[in-house]
Amino acid sequence: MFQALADPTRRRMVERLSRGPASVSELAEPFQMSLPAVVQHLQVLEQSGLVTTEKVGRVRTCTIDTGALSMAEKWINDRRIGWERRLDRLGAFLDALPGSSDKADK
Amino acid sequence: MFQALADPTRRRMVERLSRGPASVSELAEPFQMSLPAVVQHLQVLEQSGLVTTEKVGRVRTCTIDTGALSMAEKWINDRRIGWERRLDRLGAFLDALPGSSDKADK
DNA sequence: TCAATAGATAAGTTTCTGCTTAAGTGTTGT
DNA sequence: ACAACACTTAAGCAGAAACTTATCTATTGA
Repeated sequence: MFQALADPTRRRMVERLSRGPASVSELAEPFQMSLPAVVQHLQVLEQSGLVTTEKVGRVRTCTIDTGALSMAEKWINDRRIGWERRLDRLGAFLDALPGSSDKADK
Repeated sequence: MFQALADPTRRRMVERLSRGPASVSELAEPFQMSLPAVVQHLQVLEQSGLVTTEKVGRVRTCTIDTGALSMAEKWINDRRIGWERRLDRLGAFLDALPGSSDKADK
């Protein structure tokens, strides 16, 4: 999933899709690369769960799956919060120390 | 930055560091790979801004930089919110349609 | 001073990525 | 029916990534 977001091209695709669904060729249009290349990126996004696609007739329509986005967001948030809680505990611990006796911080 | 988080080994390192700073060998300990490999991962994390290191004496201590984490979190959040706002607008639009005349939904 | 420690640097290997071109397959408008 | 369209599939290739081993350089404690 982070793997899928690692590539700049795929990130631009996600940005595009966050503004609304698109067909494969619409997705490909802003890029200079060949269509198969775009489709390969699309497959990565699909396997990662970030994007859902549905083919009707001869056109495949791509849609963002925000659930997958939320997961990545949560992972990052958990690490960040974990760290910040640690800092808080550390601060509290230092405050409780009798060492350098200032009653509060300045 | 997403590039840096793309690798599972590096993600585990970030998890470890979210629970507190560590030296290079402490970081390397849970892994089976060679130390140079770990150092290489560490360099990637450092260049991405996710991790800060400082060497004192002969031991290098590694710390998470939550600022970088926040940036990634924001990027994801922006896409997700963008998409959800779109859905809201769409819903409002459909509600305003005179087409199938039910006054509210249900 | 000297040996163990903690890590840095270099070079080489293998595997994975991101792309390309070339040649299909199923749809659709005329 | 048939040509244009919207992708698919397959094969191949160059460069990047993720390791490895081997060698080197500073600290540090005895």
